[in-house]
Amino acid sequence: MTIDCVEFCKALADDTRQRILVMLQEDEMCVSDIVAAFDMSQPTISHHLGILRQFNLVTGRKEGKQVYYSINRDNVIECCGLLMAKFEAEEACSG
Amino acid sequence: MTIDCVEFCKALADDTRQRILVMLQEDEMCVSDIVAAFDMSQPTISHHLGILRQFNLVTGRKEGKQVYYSINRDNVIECCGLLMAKFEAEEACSG
DNA sequence: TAGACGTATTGACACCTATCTATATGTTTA
DNA sequence: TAAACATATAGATAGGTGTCAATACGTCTA
Repeated sequence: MTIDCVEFCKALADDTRQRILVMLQEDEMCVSDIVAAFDMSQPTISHHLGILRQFNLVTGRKEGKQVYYSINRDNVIECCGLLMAKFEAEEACSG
Repeated sequence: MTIDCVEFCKALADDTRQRILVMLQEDEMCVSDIVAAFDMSQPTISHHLGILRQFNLVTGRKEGKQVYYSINRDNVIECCGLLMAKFEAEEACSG
């Protein structure tokens, strides 16, 4: 269920998306709260949330009119681990 | 000397660049050898090497006409660690 | 049920980026 | 020194991406 290392980096290759993920570490947030934390339009935030959702880095939970997003930390961390493993593999072998 | 997490992800947000880094884990390579391993023009490879160099993920060593590139694995791994730390911080705090 | 509200989608646009060809730069060699 | 070679740079171009305004969609409420 983890994504490819290149796709993962593309998903994180944007300051807004990384900031959203960091914010979601505190607690889940609905879209309007996230929008309020940025100087950006609501569609732009939805766009970034869509990308994070697409790569399974966040999950949206619908509650009435609002959608609450939370970080899929396990997957994020697993992807980070895959990335690190990709580049420390040689060291592990030769060391 | 490590770069920002967003910049790091941007540097790795390309399949060609990740493949170059993986190749360099085996051993240092000169540009023409890297070019030979891809179905891409020499300027394109030089472009990607320039980006990796710019973010200190590789180092070029000039030897006669050739330039031998090697991966700065310590920095790559350190950046991976920073990225992981950025998203597992909460977990570490909350137990 | 009509309107208000929260979010997602669409369409447009500017900017970035990966790629190429052509060429410049630097180095070796004949 | 001239030619060959290895690499980097410049310029052009197509496709990708972040952004916005407008709008559609779904949900609550008066």
